[in-house]
Amino acid sequence: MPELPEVETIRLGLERHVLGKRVEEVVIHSARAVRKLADPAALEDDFSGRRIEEVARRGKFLWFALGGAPTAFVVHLGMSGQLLVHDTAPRELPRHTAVTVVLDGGAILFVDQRTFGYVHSSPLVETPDGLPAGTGTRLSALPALASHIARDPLDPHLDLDAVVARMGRTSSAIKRVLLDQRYVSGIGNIYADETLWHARVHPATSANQLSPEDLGRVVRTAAEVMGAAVRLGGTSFDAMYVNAEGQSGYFARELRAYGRTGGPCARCSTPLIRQVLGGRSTHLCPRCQISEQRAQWIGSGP
DNA sequence: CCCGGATCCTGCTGGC
DNA sequence: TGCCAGCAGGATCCGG
Repeated sequence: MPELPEVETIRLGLERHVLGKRVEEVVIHSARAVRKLADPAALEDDFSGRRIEEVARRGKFLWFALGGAPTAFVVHLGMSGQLLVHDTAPRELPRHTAVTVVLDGGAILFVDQRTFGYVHSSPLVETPDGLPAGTGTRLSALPALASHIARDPLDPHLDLDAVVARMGRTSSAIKRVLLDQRYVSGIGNIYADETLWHARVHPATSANQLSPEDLGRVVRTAAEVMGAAVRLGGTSFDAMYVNAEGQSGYFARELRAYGRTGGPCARCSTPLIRQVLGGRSTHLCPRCQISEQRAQWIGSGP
């Protein structure tokens, strides 16, 4: 479920509530949630007794840096993960609660219905560029678990030219490239469709058919769309996505493509269509978002 | 290299 | 009312 704007909204909420608090205990309710750990007891060993100094994020990865800890406490929310903050110890756990982090005053609950999410204790590795690793951290240290993903469009240290150059070397469909966290991270199915609608690019266009200018525009559009979504608290369709305080976001009403099959394009009123691309539902305007080849063909017509 | 498909899960919706 | 297929915001692996 959660893409960059939702994870960032959650991160902001956590920052407000848990910075400086001390971890007293990590309770694992679901073995599956710690499947990445060879030894689940590491969570307790690595973090209990330590204070939360940073709540950081890159793309859809979120992590806590704790004073003196050898590793970072990493959370990936998968399709349905939630992080809920309680300022007092919860007396009853929500269904699908997988992990509880008990704090000195309150708790953080990791709740995950579809169980694709996980928590981990991951060593911090230096970023290749020596710059801060993501949003919410001053450290140039990234959890090893997240070191394979690129910076995200809202990261001030994103090297746009380098990203564009890499994208221009693949013939994969631009939507697939946007979803590939190794080029640029944080974009999921909703924001990929929204970005391409705003940028007027057909999702199936090969990335190497787009000019560097177009690719740059696509990435900047992704940043604009996701920035606007963060300001509205993310996209909530139902209770599956809520922020750390249990509240919904309001970006769903701003969606122009995602989930609007058959509805009128906000630019040209043409009914939007749905296609499957890269195994994912893809929503687009068949008139505004023409493929590059077709654009050239039309442009060269009589 | 590139693509499509399957896979890991649970739960909801819509059609019959 | 019940059942079942299909679908869901992620990520990864495999075969062709």
